[in-house]
Amino acid sequence: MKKLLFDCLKHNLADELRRALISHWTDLSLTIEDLYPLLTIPPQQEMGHLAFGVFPLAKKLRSSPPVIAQQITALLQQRQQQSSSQSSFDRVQSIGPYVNFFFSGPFLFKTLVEPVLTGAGFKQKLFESAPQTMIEFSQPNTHKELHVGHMRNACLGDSLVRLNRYAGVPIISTTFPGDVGTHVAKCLWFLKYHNQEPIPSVGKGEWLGRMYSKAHLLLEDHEGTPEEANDREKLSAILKQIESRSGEFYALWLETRQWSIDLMKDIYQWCHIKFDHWYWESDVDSDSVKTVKKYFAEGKLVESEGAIGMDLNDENLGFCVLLKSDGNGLYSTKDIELARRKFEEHSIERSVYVVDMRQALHFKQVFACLKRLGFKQADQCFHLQYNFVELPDGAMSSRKGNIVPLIQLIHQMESHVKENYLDRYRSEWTNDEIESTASVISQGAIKYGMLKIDPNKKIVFDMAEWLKIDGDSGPYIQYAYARVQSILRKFSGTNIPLSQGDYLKQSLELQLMMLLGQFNSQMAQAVETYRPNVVCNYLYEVAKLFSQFYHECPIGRAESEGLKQDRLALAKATREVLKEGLALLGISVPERM
RNA sequence: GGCCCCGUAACUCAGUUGGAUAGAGUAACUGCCUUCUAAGCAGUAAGUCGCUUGUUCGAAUCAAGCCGGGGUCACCA
Repeated sequence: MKKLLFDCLKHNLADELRRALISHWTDLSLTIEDLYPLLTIPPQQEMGHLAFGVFPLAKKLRSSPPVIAQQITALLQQRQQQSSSQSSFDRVQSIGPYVNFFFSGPFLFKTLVEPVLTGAGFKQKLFESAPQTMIEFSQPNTHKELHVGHMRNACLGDSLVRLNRYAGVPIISTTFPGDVGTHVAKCLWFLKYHNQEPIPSVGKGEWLGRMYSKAHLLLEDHEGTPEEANDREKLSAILKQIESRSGEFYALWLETRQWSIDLMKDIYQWCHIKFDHWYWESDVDSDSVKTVKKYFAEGKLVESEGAIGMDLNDENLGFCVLLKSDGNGLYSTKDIELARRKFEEHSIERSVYVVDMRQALHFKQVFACLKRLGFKQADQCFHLQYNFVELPDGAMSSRKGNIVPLIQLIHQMESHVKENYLDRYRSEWTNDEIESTASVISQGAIKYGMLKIDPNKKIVFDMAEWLKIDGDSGPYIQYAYARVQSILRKFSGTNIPLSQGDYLKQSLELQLMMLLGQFNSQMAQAVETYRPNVVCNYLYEVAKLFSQFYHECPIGRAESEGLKQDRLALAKATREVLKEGLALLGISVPERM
């Protein structure tokens, strides 16, 4: 997907620069596309609002960068004085190899803040072409525990869906829960033959997950004992019943599967995650074997050591088994069939999978198979591999008994928020507002925590650390939003005269405008690199700068009514950016906190 | 052993199409609530960007090779 040159400030300046340059160096061929990426933001605002690094140009002109920078600066100053047409910048100066531009408050306001206030800036197309895309994320197993690790996947996927949609990419979101397989059989086996506990009336899904963990441990304990053969026989009988859709275990499967699904749906509802389409492993399972058999019959697959699959050794991907020697399929088998359905039933051109990094080879193999099977969409398949969520004492495991259930994190976060921050409002707020605010802030803390780390990096989950919601956190950004709301409630009672930014002159004010103007380019970068943490960093910067502005640029006590209105408008624009940006992370905002 | 990911302040991380003096947050210390919400702001202190070589005007960023940590390598998912 090719990015558009949507940054209006840069685009206009690049054009102005181009015209100036070719008027002086007449044999120079330059396009806006050449110059646009050379416009960057200086490390310090005192240097300028935008900088043009002249290195490539100096090379073309066979001169030293500082000399060229000086020449260009002089040229621009000259044109600024002579030309009847107004230049966009206020002032230009060269520092070393850079030509630095300063803009006026009203100009920045008009170009960067107004589009935010009217909402037009949020409706821009960010990419030239946008293929029909499916994003698959959240593939939890039924009958197992839903833990904090699943949250990372869900947050990443949901945010990518939102970001792509924002950028104008048509998206179908989908999930693929694993509702069949040996883990299910293990769980049902334990339930039937070993469980002593009564089935709880609420929280069945969580309870079922714990049963699975117990099953797993008991089976491990049986390994190498006479029980082992017996267990295996029973497990296989259970699997057979589920597969043939008959018998007591099929009935038990149906019942228990629903408990897990109810839990999943509760969690998705809590975090406002919706899927356009649900694929079930149980639905794809049997067809996947048929499909692969058909491919084999067509001569597209080969046999090796009794198994059927595709030889990918020439791509250094080994042999991808699609049918075991016993005739059963595997994970890859299902993914081939699933991909076929996505392509054919939803006209998918680009397919994204949010799955942890352990599956890297698996997806390379699947994509290679799809390509060789003739699916041209295979080139547009992408596996977003993210790293694990671990605990301070290492990976989560049933053996260690250190799994942090998602529900527990949610409950602890909500109680923590209420006890430490919201209880003080009990006398002023309704109970409903306390509860909903606690939920919104907890979501902010949890989702931001999951998203702010680069997907490639491990997250070490430490409950005590996560409950500290100050500094670089979701609630910090939500707090900035709530403060704007508070200001607006207080000061925007009367009808606001149309602000034009005439009074905005302070460094912080100009800096804030520049930062707000970067919204779309930041979002585009996040989409392009599949990294919602770009959004987190950006929003944190905005919130931080706003907090400084809040302390140093008073609104209620502004020196003039004009300044007050301009600052109100700036605060309002900040609010819009924070709200829109948080929404793209799947985080909502509280009216007060 | 092959392939993939990671290595930046005491800790957790930004910094990614090579650009100006490497930035935040935590923790520590010091200030700021009769003034728009202190879940905040200001300040102090903290660095061999894992190591080495290379590419170039310029490298935390790119390339190669090492070191350290994690993952993965056909009938598990």
